[in-house]
Amino acid sequence: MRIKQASEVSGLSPDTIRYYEKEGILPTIARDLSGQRTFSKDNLNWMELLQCLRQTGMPMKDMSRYAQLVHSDDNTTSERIDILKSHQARLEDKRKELENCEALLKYKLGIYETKGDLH
Amino acid sequence: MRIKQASEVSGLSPDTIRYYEKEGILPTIARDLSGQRTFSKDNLNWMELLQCLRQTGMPMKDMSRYAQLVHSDDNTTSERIDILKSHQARLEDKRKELENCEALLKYKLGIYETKGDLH
DNA sequence: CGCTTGACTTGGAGTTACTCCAAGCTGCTA
DNA sequence: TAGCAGCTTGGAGTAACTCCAAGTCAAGCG
Repeated sequence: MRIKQASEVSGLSPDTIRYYEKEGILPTIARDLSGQRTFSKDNLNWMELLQCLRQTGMPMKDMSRYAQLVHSDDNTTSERIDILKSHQARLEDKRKELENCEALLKYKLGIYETKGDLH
Repeated sequence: MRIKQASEVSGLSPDTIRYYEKEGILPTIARDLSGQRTFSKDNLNWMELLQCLRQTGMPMKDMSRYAQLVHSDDNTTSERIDILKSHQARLEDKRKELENCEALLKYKLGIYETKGDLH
């Protein structure tokens, strides 16, 4: 599978994929005879995970570190768990912000629809 | 109220406050005799709304446009409603992404805790 | 009174995480 | 055999901050 299709499947843009490879968040992707990237099923699974994490705001540094741990041979389970759990906590915060904002929007829209003004 | 306290109340950093004023997302803030910004209750309300919108990913352009509408004298209610509603839709999408990611994290953590490996 | 401290001012450089672009190569189709 | 889509690279551009240097100002202390 080449970059365009991999991009469609994973949700990462071709530019982002190349960028992640350069930064070491993706492993070095195999190339065909003409030098074009060919993505394996394994690559795609990893990319889908990355897409999920970045869309919900995990910083590059953490993704980078997590990738490093996964690709190392040592037993790094506990640090990996730490990273994932800290992201879980971040999601919890985000959910709260989201709910606050939803409530505020609902309130403001209510006002606009009945009365007319109030920024 | 000066910038530091306004920052604590609103959740926007002093730098962000200055940046938003420069960009016109905040109105020109009043100054005291020595040139320091003094924030009114009205300023603070507006800043809290901005903080809420930006934390949930409304782009500057939309915040800018909304600010412009609020500070204009014309009746701009319908465009304001459009902006807020499109943000509501964005929040809906974000909620879904968040839930996907939460499920994935839960699954991965489950695996780490029982078996040990699988990125 | 002078001195220090802390909070502020400005303009501008630096950062993160992309995103876009130009110039050139490859492989299929008409 | 030319044309076109899709890829390659290095590098420039962007959004939205974030940090920094150099300087101002007001309050408090001895």
